[in-house]
Amino acid sequence: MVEISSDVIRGYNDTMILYILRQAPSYGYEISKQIKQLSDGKYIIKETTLYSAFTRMEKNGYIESFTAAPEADGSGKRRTYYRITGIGQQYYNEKCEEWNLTKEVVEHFITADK
Amino acid sequence: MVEISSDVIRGYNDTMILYILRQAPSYGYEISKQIKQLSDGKYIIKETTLYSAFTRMEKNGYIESFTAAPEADGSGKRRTYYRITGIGQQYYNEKCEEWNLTKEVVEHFITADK
DNA sequence: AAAGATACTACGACAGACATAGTACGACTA
DNA sequence: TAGTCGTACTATGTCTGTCGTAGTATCTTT
Repeated sequence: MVEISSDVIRGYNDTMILYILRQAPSYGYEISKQIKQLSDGKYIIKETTLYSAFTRMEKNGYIESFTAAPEADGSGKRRTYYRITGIGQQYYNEKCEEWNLTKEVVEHFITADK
Repeated sequence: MVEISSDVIRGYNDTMILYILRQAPSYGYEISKQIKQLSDGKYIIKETTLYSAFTRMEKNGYIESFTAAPEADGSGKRRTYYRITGIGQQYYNEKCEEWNLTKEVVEHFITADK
């Protein structure tokens, strides 16, 4: 069974997370479920990868965190939510460009036939 | 200026090298020139990356080395050539499949528009 | 003779992914 | 009400491929 290359993913986990945060602020568990869903179950991000990405990206100014209760009435345990910043948006755009270039290059070395 | 993601390339340098060795045995310097050429000058593999890939892949049984003189008459300094093995061929095929899957997944998170 | 291209080797640093483990709370279930 | 499951994290350390830096040595061209 073929698996996702974690070497390719390396560096694109951030991009995936930002893609989701572009739509709305979210938090760890939900983001991981969305990544799974958007990839048709083909990619499941590891918890440690996810949370270390949060730390890194917040330090880099790509995202901002805030805590909030899950329900509108303020009930339930407060979670850490993240929202994308302007710098994060810009970084996301650059990563998309980078991806397109990288893909183009790599594909010169990939044969379709078996 | 957008640059190739060395995080994506991580793990696909081997694939690129194997792609070239599938055609004919070759050696470091020539392979690096071919990678540059095949990628339209967009990707230049670092020397250390290249040579450490050789070591790793030989250890994994993907390639075999032999030394030979550059000229048919035996003149010139002997170089280390590499040829792809059956296992290496198989590994290459798997990497191609993996690439296609990974690409598919990543592209769900990439937006074409700016 | 000097410079530049070729053909490497050695060593160490770095960073992202990941394994492992543990904490804590809420909801549902027996 | 005790136990289990799902949720929501944090901490710590290991691994691996890439890459920076540096050095050696031969060959070719000017």
